[in-house]
Amino acid sequence: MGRAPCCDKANVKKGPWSPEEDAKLKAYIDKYGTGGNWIALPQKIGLKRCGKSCRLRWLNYLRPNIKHGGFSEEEDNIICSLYISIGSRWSIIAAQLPGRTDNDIKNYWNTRLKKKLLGRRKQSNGSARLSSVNPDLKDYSTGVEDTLSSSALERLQLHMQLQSLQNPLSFYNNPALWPKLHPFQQKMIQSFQSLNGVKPNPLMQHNLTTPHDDHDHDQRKNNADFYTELAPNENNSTIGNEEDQFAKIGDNPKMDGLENSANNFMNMGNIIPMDSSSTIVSNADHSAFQAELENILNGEAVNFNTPQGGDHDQMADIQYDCFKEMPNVNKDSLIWWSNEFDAKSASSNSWDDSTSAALDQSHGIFHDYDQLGYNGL
DNA sequence: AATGAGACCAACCGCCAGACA
DNA sequence: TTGTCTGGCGGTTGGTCTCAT
Repeated sequence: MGRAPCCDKANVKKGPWSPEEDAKLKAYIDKYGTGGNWIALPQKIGLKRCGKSCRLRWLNYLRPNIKHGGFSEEEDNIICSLYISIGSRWSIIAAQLPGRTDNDIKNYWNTRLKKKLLGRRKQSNGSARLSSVNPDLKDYSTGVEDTLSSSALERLQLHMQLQSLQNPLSFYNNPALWPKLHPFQQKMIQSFQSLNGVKPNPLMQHNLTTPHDDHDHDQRKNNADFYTELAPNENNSTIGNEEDQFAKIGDNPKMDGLENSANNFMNMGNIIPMDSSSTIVSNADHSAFQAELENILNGEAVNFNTPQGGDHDQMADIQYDCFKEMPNVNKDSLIWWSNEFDAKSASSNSWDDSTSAALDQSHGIFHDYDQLGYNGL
């Protein structure tokens, strides 16, 4: 049994707001405020509108200091960086852009910015698919990913793509500046690249060791629930000391993980090319990768998932391979974890530490960007 | 000038979390 | 503890506009 509707749908007006309705709503809220109850508000002022509709109208158009259109390059940068970091959490992104609404930013991203980033529009005859790039993947080219967040993958791929296209002076081409990634993160990306027929990213050659400085130690402690998340059905007594397990697994294990990966990538780079005409695609592999990226951004997500059954479960094996070194992790728990991560990722709207960290990192990006003397994308 | 495709964007829908009884 | 209600959110829809043919 579904829940009761928030209003009598038969007696509410839908569609565009008239100037009279706007005036009524604005005048009332200016005078009395919302009264903390949007549902009751339309009756009070004699509007035949749903309370949620009134709220939306006020928040998106009528409240003071709302800006529409005319996004600046700086705003573009912030949106891009935050999208890469935290995904489609438009309200959080909007909070960083005074006067902008989540709806505006969402529309702007979907209709313009995404295309601007890629610098070209989807060709009518379709781009090269993953399966054509790498025939081994033809069995995985249907459906939508279940076990890995498409949003996280999209952001990872987007960032990798952007990094690959950027200026040689960037962090990306300076291994000394690269942050350390969790071995899983590196291996996952390696697997993805190899399946795409993409040359190993220089990043993947980077340090595979596990750092153990104080910060990492603290982080392991803060993430103390991660291990049981990895193997939720395991008897804890078989898991052993969490600290030891974390030491084996490595750092930044909490997944958040792909979010962390995206944040790491954020840290690595500092320039987001907004116009592909100013970028150079250095080899065919990148072209293929870019084509696949474009497919993903166009909603034709490559299946990066665990196909149902069969020994041809190549991708799942590769994914599982990433976890082999972790004790008490089996395929079932991996799949469980992936779904859990997705669920958490999807439902988390809070302004949490990871979000703040992402923001800090995005600021770092702009700082680096400025330091390198780039102005304008 | 007509028309069809694509772009844009305001608004709606349904889900979820938190507050509260 | 459970159920209900509301606010808030992201995804999606559909109307309108623009542009190419």
